[in-house]
Amino acid sequence: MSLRNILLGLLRSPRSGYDVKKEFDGSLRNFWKAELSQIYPALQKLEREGLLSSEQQDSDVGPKRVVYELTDDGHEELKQWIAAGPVVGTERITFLAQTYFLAELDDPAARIAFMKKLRDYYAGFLAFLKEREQDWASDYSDFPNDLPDDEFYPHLTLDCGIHRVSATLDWCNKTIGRLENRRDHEPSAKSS
Amino acid sequence: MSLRNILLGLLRSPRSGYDVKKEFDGSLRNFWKAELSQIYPALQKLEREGLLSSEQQDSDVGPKRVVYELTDDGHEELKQWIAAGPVVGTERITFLAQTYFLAELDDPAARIAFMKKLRDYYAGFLAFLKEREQDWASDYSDFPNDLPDDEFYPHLTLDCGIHRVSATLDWCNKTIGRLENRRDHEPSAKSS
DNA sequence: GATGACATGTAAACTGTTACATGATTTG
DNA sequence: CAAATCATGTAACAGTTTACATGTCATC
Repeated sequence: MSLRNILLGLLRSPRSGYDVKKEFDGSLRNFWKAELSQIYPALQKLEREGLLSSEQQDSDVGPKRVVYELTDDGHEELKQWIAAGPVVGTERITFLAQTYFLAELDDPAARIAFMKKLRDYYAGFLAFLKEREQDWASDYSDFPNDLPDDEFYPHLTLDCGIHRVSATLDWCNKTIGRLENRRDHEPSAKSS
Repeated sequence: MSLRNILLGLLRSPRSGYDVKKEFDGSLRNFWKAELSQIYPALQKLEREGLLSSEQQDSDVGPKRVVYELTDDGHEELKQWIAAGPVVGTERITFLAQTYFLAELDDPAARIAFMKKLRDYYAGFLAFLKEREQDWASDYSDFPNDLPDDEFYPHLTLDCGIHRVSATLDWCNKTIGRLENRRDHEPSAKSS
């Protein structure tokens, strides 16, 4: 139900499916991903339902584009989705499911290696998010307070990403320490 | 692909579908959810594939139960899933998608109310996680280091939840402050 | 003329949600 | 005997992934 609403939000200004995909890979990457093969049919369906309208356009740099834009009905549905309040409790964190069963790796070194891979991933992701924020900030004197609405709210999501990813990274480092400690001081604490 | 592996992990010791559901609502609630209508067919499929075996058992407190348990093949698949390294980059955070488009609520008070609802949810969730941790800790003298493997790794996931939820809550509070500031000092910073 | 970015799609398989259907056993 | 909990499932629909298919245009 949410991809649908995200598409409506992005199409407040006219965009093609291909453009939308670039936004998923850029600013939305922090909290949602979608493939072109999911985006194109979803756009068609929203148009059939009257929430989007489309128009063929020539491109300067490539083949013809199908450009969609939000209708009034679409705008109404978008507003209602947000007005209904925050949707929470639907998160799936696969690496935590793996961590839950980490005892399955019976070599302590393998468990530590698992957690270090995770740390490296999140360290890279945090660097990516912080760099985006610095580039953004450089255009303003009282960032983020002087951002216009159409950048202020997207920036909030980047800021949340930085908070959450930092916290996850802290946990990875703390956990690596605990795993090393466990390897060194309690060589066989199995119970199953 | 992950529900499948989580079921294998839980079924290292024998459980019914109903038991499994209770674990999703308890210890796994922090990172995964699943409905009975998804669990039962998934268990049947895993049995057909030879990764689980099942047995009918009488219950002390209700009707007959179908109790599943991991086979050697199932155990192998579980191990490989974890050995392949952490699965990351698949998270979907719906409330951030809504936040991205929060300007759609055109009353500043409604935007603040949205964020306060989110804060209240996360405050409650954090309390729930911390309470679970305290109950857990009370059984040990050097918690969490003296936990046996079958509790140590699950505890790591609870700890990660606490880190991430705390960070999210901090962001909510910071954001509420920013929204109030924006309401008071920049009454019409619209750009679209 | 090969490569890569631009651009749009379909098909099949898989995963997940909501609603429905059934019935046993325990507790008040 | 009513309600709650235990217990297992199916059906219809919605959402997602992976693989396949097609073709344009610009740059090297």
